[in-house]
Amino acid sequence: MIKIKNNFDLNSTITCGQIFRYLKRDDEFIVILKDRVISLKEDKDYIEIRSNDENNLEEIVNDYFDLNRDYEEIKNDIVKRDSKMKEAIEFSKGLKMIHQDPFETIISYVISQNNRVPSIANSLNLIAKDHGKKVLFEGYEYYLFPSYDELKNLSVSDYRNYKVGFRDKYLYEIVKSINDSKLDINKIYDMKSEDALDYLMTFKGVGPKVASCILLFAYQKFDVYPTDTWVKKFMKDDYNIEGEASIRKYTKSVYGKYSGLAIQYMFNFKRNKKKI
DNA sequence: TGCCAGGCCTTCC
DNA sequence: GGAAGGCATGGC
Repeated sequence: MIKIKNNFDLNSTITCGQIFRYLKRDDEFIVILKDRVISLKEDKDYIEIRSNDENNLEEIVNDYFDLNRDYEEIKNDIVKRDSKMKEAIEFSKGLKMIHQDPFETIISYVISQNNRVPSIANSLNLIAKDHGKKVLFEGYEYYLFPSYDELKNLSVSDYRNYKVGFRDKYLYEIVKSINDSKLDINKIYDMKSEDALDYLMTFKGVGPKVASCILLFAYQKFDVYPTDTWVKKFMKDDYNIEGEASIRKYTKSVYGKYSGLAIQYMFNFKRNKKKI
């Protein structure tokens, strides 16, 4: 067990729609990372973290929850560029950008298109249960998300059985492309965002929104613009800006290198404000 | 029942 | 290069 300082908002970071494979059990969150399962529990001043594998746990947690980054600088920068963002950023105080595994992120966000969060999570869990490694942790069974190698023998109809609907052929092709080295997911780390977007979008089932989410959540490229239905609503209601092109132009010129984060704050604010 | 979901593809013009 | 329609599935 390790303790880290309670300097981020555990609940909103985990539940704001960045990740799909987590669960809440009593007062603890269970999150399934690439190679282990971790439990996080909030205390007064600390977050207690346990795992089935505690090797390098602190380092892994710092990386996953992006705890070494200076978010104050980012938030100040965004507010300086657009004072209207103040309320959204205040609301999202303590929100971190989770640093996810690229392969799982690609699969997750291809499934996410025109879909709902519970359904996305269901499909990912079905895939993991059949093909991922089983982990026993404190009396419960969990399944890690499989690697692309572990999915290489799946057919299109196998994916259909995991309730992904019309996205079955996209997943099949993408997994095949990675296994055939046509899609090099490691190369993307070193690419500029614009080039990485073009590269990802050459694969069917990956459009601007999905590609942006992949770059934002797996590759920590924060200068992307995942304009979805919520952001469109936000821009229309508060800025009177409509249309994908106009929104992109606005976010690019105003928010600059942190536009992806600005959008994430907008999204969190717009989507969750009504729940309070 | 009918509508829609953190879109994207295809088929038109 | 842009608009319109279709798309599996499940929840309300």
